[in-house]
Formats: sequence, structure tokens, C-alpha cells
Amino acid sequence: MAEKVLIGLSGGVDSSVAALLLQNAGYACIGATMLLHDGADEATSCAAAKAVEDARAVAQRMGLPFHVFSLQDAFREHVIENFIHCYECGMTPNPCIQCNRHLKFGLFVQKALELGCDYVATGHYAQIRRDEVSGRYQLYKAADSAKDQTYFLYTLTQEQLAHVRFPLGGLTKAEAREIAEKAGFVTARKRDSQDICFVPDGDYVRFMESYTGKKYEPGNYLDLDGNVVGRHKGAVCYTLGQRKGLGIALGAPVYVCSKDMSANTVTVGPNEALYSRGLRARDWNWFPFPSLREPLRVTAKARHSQNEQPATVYPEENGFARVIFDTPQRALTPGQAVVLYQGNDVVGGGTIVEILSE
RNA sequence: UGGGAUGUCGCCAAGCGGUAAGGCACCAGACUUUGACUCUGGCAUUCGUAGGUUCGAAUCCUGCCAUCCCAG
Repeated sequence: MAEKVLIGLSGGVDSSVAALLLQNAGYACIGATMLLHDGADEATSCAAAKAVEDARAVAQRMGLPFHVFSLQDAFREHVIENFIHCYECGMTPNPCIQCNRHLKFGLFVQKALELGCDYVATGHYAQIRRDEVSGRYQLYKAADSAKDQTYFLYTLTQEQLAHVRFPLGGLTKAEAREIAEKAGFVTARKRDSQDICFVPDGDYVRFMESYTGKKYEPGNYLDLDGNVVGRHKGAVCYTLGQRKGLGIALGAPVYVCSKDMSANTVTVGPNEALYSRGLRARDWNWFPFPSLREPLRVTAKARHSQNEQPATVYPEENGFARVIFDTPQRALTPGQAVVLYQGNDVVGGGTIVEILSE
């Protein structure tokens, strides 16, 4: 009997193609779309409705059963509120990682198992294999390195990986689009998604104010010596390394170097002041082993769009670990994820909690 | 109220009689399934103001206005 797969159809090209590939491979496929947020405004909710419509159209064309899961409450709890809390604590969240952890590969996998499916599939660009020796599932990079999404998937557990398929992992984006085009999917020419899905205009401060009903108070900009050099719109509005939007002209470009949430101050300085050697992170998830026992040479990314940098990771107490880069890195930021690689394999990843000046 | 100085884009700032540099900020794109970074493009028909001299003035002259400093 054919294995059953629940396919997460987002209404975009990639997941449509993923569905088609699995159907052609002989799996019994079911399509489903997650309703994650109601939309902060008309444009957002309209886009969300359109995405469901497109997903349904693809499922229909392929003759797949189609479900819509209303997961707004869980999304609010795990993604949106975590996002706001993180910013209010002075950190910079990565909502996509939280969404993958709790929704796309959390609740969605549960739903799949409830429906009697063997697997969940999505349109992510990443690959999974099972290590013969250890028996562990290993996440590794997509064939299309430009589209590789392993950075956002480092939280996937062994249990989740056992039930996940990434049909696009071996394809390039161009190949995926071509397949969609030939299949006549309405999604074939949709542009790649970007920005935070629940804040499509990018104004996350306005989103947080309208969501919480709070008004973030203005405060002082300080220079590296502690002198007041201007007024800012609220420390919550800035992230480390940020240049644009500061609104202060000091002759030379200045960047956010640090924030003090209790004093509501933002310290700015030159680009050179942003470099540091290492970081401490928590909530690690490891692929080749259950936990880190000894120092390991790796390459590391502390943000999605960063080239991997040579580094060493050292285990610490209580599930923490320290990553020390061979060369200082710019604007390492608490709240963001650090993901470690060895070649194409993802070794693990964690949430940055502290920057080490060393 | 005397004496001195200064007034060029939101900020800083070139220009010194030949028809408004540059930096920062800002805006728009590009890049990007997070926030950022980065890149590209845009951004003063006008130089406090009113006159005058000149073929021609932000640049010279005069009045006025404003600001700052010193004196009192």
C-alpha cells in the first residue's frame, strides 16, 4: 500500500512542485494549508486568503484531498507573542525559525499523524538522509546552495525528521519553476516570499504597537563614551548593526552597537565597533549526536545571509554552548540563531543569548 | 545698548565674480522566506532678506532681519 504524505501547500510555487513530485513518485498525497494569522490589515488578510485559494487550486488540479488547518491561536502564542517578547527584552527574534519549530514541523506533523499519514512534506530547500551507522537523521544543504534553507530548519528533531520529506532538496529553484510551469500551476510565476508574513509592510514596530496597544517611548541615543547624541523612537525599534532609520546625522555613518532596555537607550558607533569573536547560545539541537560533549571545529552562520565562518564550538553547562569564531564577526545579535555546519551537513544550531567580547 | 562674528538642502560643509562639491540623514529600487548589513538610483534653478554694481553674483556694495560671542 502506498505511503501517505500530508503536503503543506503554502500557495506558492515550491510546495506545489513538492506535491507533484511526490504524487508522481507514487505516494498517496493529501494537501493542507495552515491558516497562521488573520492579517493585521486588509492587505495581509487578503493575501492570506489568496494563498489558501491558490493552494486549493493546486490540490484540485492534482486531484488531492485538501484541508485547511486553523492554527491562528498556536501561531499567535508561539510566533507572534514570542516575537514581541523577544524584542521587548532587547533581543532580535527570528519568527520563521519559531514557526518551523512549532507550527510547520510541530503541530502540522501531529496533524499528519492524526490523519494516518506517514510523512509530512514541504517545499523547503534542504535535504535529509539517515546515517547508517548511528541511525540518526541528518539534515544537510540543498543542491541549490543559493536557495538553501537549512538555517531556518535547524530545530528539527530526530522525531520530526523521521516523518519529514523535502522533495525539492535536490532541485534548483529554476528547475522547480519549470516543473510548475509545465504542470500549469497558478503558482508557477508567483514571486518568492519574503519579509515577515504577519508584517508584510516591514513595519514591525507599528505591528507590535497595534498588537499590544502599547506606545513605545522615545529615548536617548548615546555615543560610545556615553554622551547623548540624539533622540530615538524607543529602544525596541532597533537591532544591533542597524544603520538605516536611525535618523541622526553625525557626519559619518553610525550603527547600533548596543541597547539598554531598562534605560531605554541606544548606543551608536562606527562600523568597526560591531565586531566580536564569539557568542553563547542555548536551546541547541544537534544532528549527529544527542548533545555536544567536546569542542568541535565547524563553520557557522549567525544570520541567514552570511557566509559560513570557521569557528569552534565548546560545550557548556545546562545545554549552553559557546561559539568562538576564528575571525571577529560583525553584529552578532542575541535572539538570532547560530547554525553550525561541517561541509554540507548541519551539525546543530541554537539561540544566541550573549555576545562574548573576549 | 556699544564692539566683533556668522548666515549655502533636515544636519555638517565646499565655494571667494562665471553660472550650487561632498559627507550624514532621508526617499525609491535591488538583494533576502527573520531583523539587519550591502548595493544602485533620487535628493538646493538656489545660497537669511530687500535693493545696487556687473555681460554675468552664493561670491562685490548698501539697508534690514536672525543667531552667536565679548563688553556692560
